[in-house]
Amino acid sequence: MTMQLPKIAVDNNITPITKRTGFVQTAIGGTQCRTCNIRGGCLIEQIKQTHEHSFQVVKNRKELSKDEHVFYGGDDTNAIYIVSRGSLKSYMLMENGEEQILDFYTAGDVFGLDAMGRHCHISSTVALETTVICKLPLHELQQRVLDQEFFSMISENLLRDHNQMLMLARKGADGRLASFFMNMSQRSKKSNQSEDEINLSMTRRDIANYLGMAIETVSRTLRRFQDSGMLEVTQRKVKIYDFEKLQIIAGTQAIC
Amino acid sequence: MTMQLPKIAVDNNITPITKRTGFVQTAIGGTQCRTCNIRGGCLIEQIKQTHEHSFQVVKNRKELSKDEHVFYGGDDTNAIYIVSRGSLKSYMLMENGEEQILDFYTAGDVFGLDAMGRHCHISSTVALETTVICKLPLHELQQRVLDQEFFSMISENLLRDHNQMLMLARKGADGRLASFFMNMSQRSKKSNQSEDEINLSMTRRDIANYLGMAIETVSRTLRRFQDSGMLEVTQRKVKIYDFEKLQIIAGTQAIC
DNA sequence: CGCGACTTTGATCGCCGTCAACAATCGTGG
DNA sequence: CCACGATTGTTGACGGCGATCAAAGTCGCG
Repeated sequence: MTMQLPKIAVDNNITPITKRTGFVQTAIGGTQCRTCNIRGGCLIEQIKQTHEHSFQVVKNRKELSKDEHVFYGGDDTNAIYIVSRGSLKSYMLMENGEEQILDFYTAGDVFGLDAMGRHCHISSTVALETTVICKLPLHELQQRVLDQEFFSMISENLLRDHNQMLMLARKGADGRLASFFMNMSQRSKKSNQSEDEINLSMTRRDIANYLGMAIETVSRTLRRFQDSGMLEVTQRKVKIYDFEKLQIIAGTQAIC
Repeated sequence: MTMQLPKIAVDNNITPITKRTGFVQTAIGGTQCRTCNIRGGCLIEQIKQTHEHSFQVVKNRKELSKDEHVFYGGDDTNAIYIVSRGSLKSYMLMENGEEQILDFYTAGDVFGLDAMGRHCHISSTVALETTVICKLPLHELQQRVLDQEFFSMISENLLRDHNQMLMLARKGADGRLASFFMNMSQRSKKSNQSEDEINLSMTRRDIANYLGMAIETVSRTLRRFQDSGMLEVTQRKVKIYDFEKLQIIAGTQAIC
């Protein structure tokens, strides 16, 4: 299905931040994110605040078109990435060419960590719509001491994965979709957007793949959800009416 | 099912390394692991080699009895752990009291990373047999620069999780069990043990839980595997005869 | 020896994957 | 703006995989 497209090194495409809007060179040579629309500021700003002085941590900033890859599985890597605007999906390719979607990312999310200790990425990541990302080179991180923000990034990624594993192992179709919507709602809220009106940037096929079920089952389950008055779906817009019921169907979600 | 047992802070129980065998105080105050039976030496030694001087990174070493917890979900944390001998399982507790097993750990594995950026653990970890672990306090790590070993730790954990997600989302009972045995075989090999004779330290219930299936299905699938001559199971000993067939049934495994 | 925990095996049933057909939507070019 | 095919989404019918219930067998341990 998804063929191995010709690989394009990200570095060749990313334009220097100074040539783009959204970043400002500070007096001491650091950079500051002015465009990320994330509650509490984006990770970069958090790092800056923590250390009380600026770092040249964000090397590049880039706008991706729909279906444009950040990296492919197998690509060399030397950076992690932060979403500024838009959304992406990361997936692993199987021998038979099928893909398994591992996660979706929206504004404020950090991705690409699974390649940090290796020579290459094990997953691919592609934009689902027009998307802006920041690139954070690892060699800069390596010069710095470990801080809380960095640890948080890692544990958040692990927590997400563990919730996904729990969901895949123990929940049926209803629970999976309900969990999915609860998640998307929280993420929407986190990005200073409505929590009861969600804009899905991915196809039903992607949702089904991510949740480990058939497209048809997604469709049918969605219909039953709508018929029960719990939510309404038009195209890729979801309007949630009954969070309580949705939460009950979703079941447990591990949050500390 | 699994009730929330009274929580016991690990720190209170761990005895100082100097009071135990297996560690040697070096001239400059660092410690060196002499007991870990891991190919290529354990993480601690790798860290030492990388930095060319010793660190007091391993604060404690402890022998756990079967069913003894390292930590519970919700516990405060300030460390990650490395398995020296034996095996453990980590799991999350759901509201209804059921547990979902996230991973099994054997000699050389690092666990507890999912709590690094948080104030507490989101999962619990318990010994499946008599087990020895090393405790690596985070505040010591925080004093140091990031190195390759640390990154490797993280990406290895993420890779494991992603493989598990792929498995749960796309494989049937046969594929899951075959993948499980292939994994256990590799881990056994990694610990300088036989790759075709595996010693399972977990119950069928744990295996079933981990793989997201019913105990009965595990039993039945095991029988079919045996009847086909692919492997032999007696108690908790598994003897693998046909790796090739097992690999085919297991299907894809994402390794870079 | 006997009790409890673990495991195996059988029978039944329901969820959900698959196949098939259709409807809606998007994108592109005339 | 419409026409057209391609992509995406919906709905129905059917069957199989695996969960569940039930019961017997095995192992471990006091």
